[in-house]
Amino acid sequence: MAGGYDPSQFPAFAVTVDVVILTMSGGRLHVLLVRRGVAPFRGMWAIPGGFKRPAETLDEAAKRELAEETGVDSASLLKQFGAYGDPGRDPRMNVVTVAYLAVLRAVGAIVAGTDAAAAALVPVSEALHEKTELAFDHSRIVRDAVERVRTDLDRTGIATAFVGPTFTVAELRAVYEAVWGVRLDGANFRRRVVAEDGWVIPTGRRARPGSSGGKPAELFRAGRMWRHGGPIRQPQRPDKGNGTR
Amino acid sequence: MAGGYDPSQFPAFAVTVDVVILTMSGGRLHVLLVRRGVAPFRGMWAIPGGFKRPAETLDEAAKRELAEETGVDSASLLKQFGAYGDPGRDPRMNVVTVAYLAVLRAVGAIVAGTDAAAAALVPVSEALHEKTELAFDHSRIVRDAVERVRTDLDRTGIATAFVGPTFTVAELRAVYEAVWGVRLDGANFRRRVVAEDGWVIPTGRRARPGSSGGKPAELFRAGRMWRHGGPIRQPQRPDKGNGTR
DNA sequence: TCGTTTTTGGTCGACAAGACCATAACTTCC
DNA sequence: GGAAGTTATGGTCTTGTCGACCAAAAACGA
Repeated sequence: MAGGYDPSQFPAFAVTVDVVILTMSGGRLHVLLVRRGVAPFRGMWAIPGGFKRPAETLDEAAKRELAEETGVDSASLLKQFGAYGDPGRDPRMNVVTVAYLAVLRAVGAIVAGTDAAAAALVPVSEALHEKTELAFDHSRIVRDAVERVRTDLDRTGIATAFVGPTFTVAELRAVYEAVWGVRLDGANFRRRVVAEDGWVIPTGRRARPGSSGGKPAELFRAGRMWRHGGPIRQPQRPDKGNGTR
Repeated sequence: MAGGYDPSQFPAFAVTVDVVILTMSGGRLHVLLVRRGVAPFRGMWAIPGGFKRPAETLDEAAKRELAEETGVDSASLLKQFGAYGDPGRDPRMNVVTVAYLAVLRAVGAIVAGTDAAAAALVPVSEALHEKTELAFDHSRIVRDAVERVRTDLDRTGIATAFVGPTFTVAELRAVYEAVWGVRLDGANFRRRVVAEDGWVIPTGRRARPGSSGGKPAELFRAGRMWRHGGPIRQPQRPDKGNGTR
């Protein structure tokens, strides 16, 4: 950017914004995919996105795309996590895309957007499976998004974005267990979250037990502490070389 | 990206790559700035960067710019950390820039690049000071880069990029102290790093003491453990929002 | 009523982290 | 050449965290 330049002298790019929408369903992490209705990659699954407009910021473009595709209007849970510009990633022209991550509580009714032929929530394990091929380099983008959520879980309050405005401790624990792929002790988890004030605030109400019975769980709402990080740390950092005790 | 499109139908952007080059000097964190030789923002300090070419990836563009500006050819320590595309960030045209972070051991001879009038290592505390104004939105970009280094320090092995191929424990500790703005106990730090095998490997040699004397420190080289994270965890921040003083 | 399931609370031991002290090895200064 | 100063390095102790495991409580279905 230090050199003098003339707009017509430098290569033109199209800039798009793609959004990876993650949500929890049935104790598993899901990603929202749309089936492309037009070429290129027509008929293939892809993540929603669209072109950035000159008059809007990247964040605004992501927010607009999220609203257009899902009807959700919550900018707070949108986070930029990467830019992708490999040559040939779009067969028609030079396209650089900026990828955003959105974590939603519950995508009730998935409606296919104007451009998409269909939309569906797919478990990330399937979306990232070998045999599932996504349009463009979207497999890589989704993979990066999931990795980002994993690390953000203990650095930010992103966990509360997966659950509703009120939730049980077990619901919150399920988020950690699904994203990290671990099993956490229910008693220790509850102690950590409830012990210190500010993480969860009791509402006084209780949730209805599931079909299998059990004691109704207490309902909480998120406290202000989540702004400064999460209460749970990711267990067991990779201990290779575990030679001596 | 789901809609059909025609290249001529969508707004064209210029895509640039900017590199925040950080290094340690005199126990303080420094950033490499260049003085712009052309409009816009002529005469102001900025971070080095340039236009992405259609035939190269973003990473390759960053690597090329780094080499052009500093003569350093080490792609491993380049990391993308954000994209910036606010309207009007470049007064002449629509420009989206992808920002990279480079951590160098010691920028020996800073040579002004072809496009830059001058280049200098500036302490980040000065570069981010109120009265220092950088070109474009580079103040924000540098701020984000420093924040990224802070969090990466305990998550990746980026600390070893600040020091040379061989280093003393005190040098390594100085990196953590400068970036986090804290003081760490020398004995505890050493124990943590040396105790478990894989972090540092003794070379058998010893460093020359500084001008103020003292026992010569043992020289180490980085072990393989750094690939999986850092040995030191960021201490609980007692006061939040502490700038880069 | 009992049995099951889930939540919720308690205890205990292992271990990490930091404060602090002590000693060793080398410098410069007088 | 010795004294004083500076830095590296090792030791110990205390504190708090974290997880494993146990146990009780509260609902529901039969």
